[in-house]
Amino acid sequence: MKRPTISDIAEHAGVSKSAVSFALNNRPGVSDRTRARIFAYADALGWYPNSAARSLSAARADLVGLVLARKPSVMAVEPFFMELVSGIEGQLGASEVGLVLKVVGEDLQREIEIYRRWAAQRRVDGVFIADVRTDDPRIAECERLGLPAVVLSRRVAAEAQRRLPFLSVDVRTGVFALVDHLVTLGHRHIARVSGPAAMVHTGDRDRAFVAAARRYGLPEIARVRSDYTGEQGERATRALLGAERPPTALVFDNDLMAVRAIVVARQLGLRVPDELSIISWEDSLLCELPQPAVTSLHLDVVGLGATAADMLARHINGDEVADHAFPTAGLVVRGSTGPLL
Amino acid sequence: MKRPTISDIAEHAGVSKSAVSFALNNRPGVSDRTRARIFAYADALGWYPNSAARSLSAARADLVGLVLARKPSVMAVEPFFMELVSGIEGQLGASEVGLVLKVVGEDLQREIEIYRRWAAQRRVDGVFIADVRTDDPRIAECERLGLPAVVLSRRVAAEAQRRLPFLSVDVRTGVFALVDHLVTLGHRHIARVSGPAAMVHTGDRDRAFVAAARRYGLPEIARVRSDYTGEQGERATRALLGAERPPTALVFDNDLMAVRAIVVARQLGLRVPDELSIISWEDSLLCELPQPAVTSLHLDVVGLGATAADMLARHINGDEVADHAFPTAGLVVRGSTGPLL
DNA sequence: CTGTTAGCGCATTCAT
DNA sequence: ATGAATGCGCTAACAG
Repeated sequence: MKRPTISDIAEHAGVSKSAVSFALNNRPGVSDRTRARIFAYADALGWYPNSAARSLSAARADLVGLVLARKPSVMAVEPFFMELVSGIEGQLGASEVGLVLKVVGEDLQREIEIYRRWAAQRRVDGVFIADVRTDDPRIAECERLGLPAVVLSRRVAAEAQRRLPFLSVDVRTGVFALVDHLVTLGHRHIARVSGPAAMVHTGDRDRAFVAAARRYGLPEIARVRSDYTGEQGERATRALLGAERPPTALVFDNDLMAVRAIVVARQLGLRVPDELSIISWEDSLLCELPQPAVTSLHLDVVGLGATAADMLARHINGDEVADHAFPTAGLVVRGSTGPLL
Repeated sequence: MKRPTISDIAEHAGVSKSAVSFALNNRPGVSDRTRARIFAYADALGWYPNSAARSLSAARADLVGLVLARKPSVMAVEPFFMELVSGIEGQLGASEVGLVLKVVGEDLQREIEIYRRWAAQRRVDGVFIADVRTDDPRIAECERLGLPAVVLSRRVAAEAQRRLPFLSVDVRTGVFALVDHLVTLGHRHIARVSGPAAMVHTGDRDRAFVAAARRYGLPEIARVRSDYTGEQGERATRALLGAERPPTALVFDNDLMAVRAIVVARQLGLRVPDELSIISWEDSLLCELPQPAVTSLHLDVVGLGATAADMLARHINGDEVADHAFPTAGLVVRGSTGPLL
């Protein structure tokens, strides 16, 4: 019951090892009859290439890495990561490439240590860089290490010369659709609970909202920073709703905070959506949880992950990979937004 | 800037490759002075063992695998998996072992295919088997393949002879604490929305509730099966609350369904907890989301994952690993349970 | 078209 | 205490 090797197949088929290797790798130099016989024996013996041997020889690990840098309990209720992982996995599925996951605290330095080790060990062929900050040290480090990476972010000016491909999300279209929806419903005082200022995409969203407000002739959109957690989301919501002239619509940068806000509004005696409209960003199943369900900009995170995996595969393969902007798929209107009464 | 190998270190230090290997692996046969010099050079060059080469030589992949068999969108909002992954990762962290993740639909056969391939390729040293069914084919298959595995379930009689270690969760203590809490509050008509009947732990919980009901002299605990999703949880909740003589307390097998039930109760005009108490099982951060927050049996899933990883590591190492029962950590009382008014 | 041979980087046995 | 030689299983250059 031991694992068969190429030598075993060669012996059974009465040919050389290299003939077997060539046949199995579908390259010329083997007659069709021999090739068929070899495949038959490989099948019969249940042969698969030993991944370590193949990796050593080919100088490929057939593994890509993803480091998740958030607190476990927080990550567990943040749908983004699992959807991303699913998307990556789905795209990888066809190929023989696997996904290695690493969970660390929110410490970029520790994350960089992992990249160094992975690169030195040749443990992975490439990585995904998520939660990108402005001036993020991980990008330069991966390039320095020669570790292929896809950066899940817009390419900012400072990174213009990097050879790594960037995968961004087009926020502008989504934000305009969102603001249009609210304006159509009669809202003019919109406020927003955003993610951390350090994130590149937070800045992108900031700018998009400023542009949209100007375009629709709205007053400035008040904004409180948060860290995507339910607690901070609640704190921020209370701060905004406790203002002198509270907004009539609240926009959240992720579902978790928006769902929590539904509860906070009720605690404050505000009827949603009659007195307060709430809009979220990702549109995971979390949005369907509360009553009313949360209107949300739909972001196809699974698709985003798939795209990222495809880009990384091509980048690893040595292809020239262009930056890509992933679209926001539009607004899913549910019960949390409505006309002002 | 190429990756240094043992040969490079040997050259720099002016010794043989095997001397370097011996020194780096902390085994006798090298003088302390030479050893120190070798370490210095290895450090200076930023050397790490090439993982493919090491794997090939040692016949270890230094990788363990976890197959997640649920729909991506559902998995994304189910905190259990991320917590489990975090726990496994945390335990692995110290060692050089990585975690490979695979996402497939809810198809055990496809999952088994993956185990076959992993085993044949020697891609992983072992796997975790989660969501265990009664008479689960994956267990026998892993044993047949000689693929070390930890089974995240109680060892049922039919599996008595398996050599794989089982890691179960002690449900009895938790269920008794839960029922005690409800009885103390004056509840006598309890109902439960459970997970799928096919899962081993669902049956375990069933029996524990029957025992607890008997112990406390309660009428039979009505029960509706579900699949852990919000929709099915809602359906089940409505079915139970629409009964002739509806229960005054509802128990859910996971947080997602319990959180959804808070909403459903409100839609039905039932005040929680004055008219209906709600209790959940896992106690992830989801429980803090609704208002009132959900009382829940706390299950330390991160700790469960860590224990599983430790057991798997020892099992892979060839140690005799005893089955282990992980405790339920007790009841976290929040606003969703209270005395009947 | 087929077979021989030499690495890939490390661990390890055996000789020195 | 140290060095030379071999094997892990596969790929690929090379020769036949």
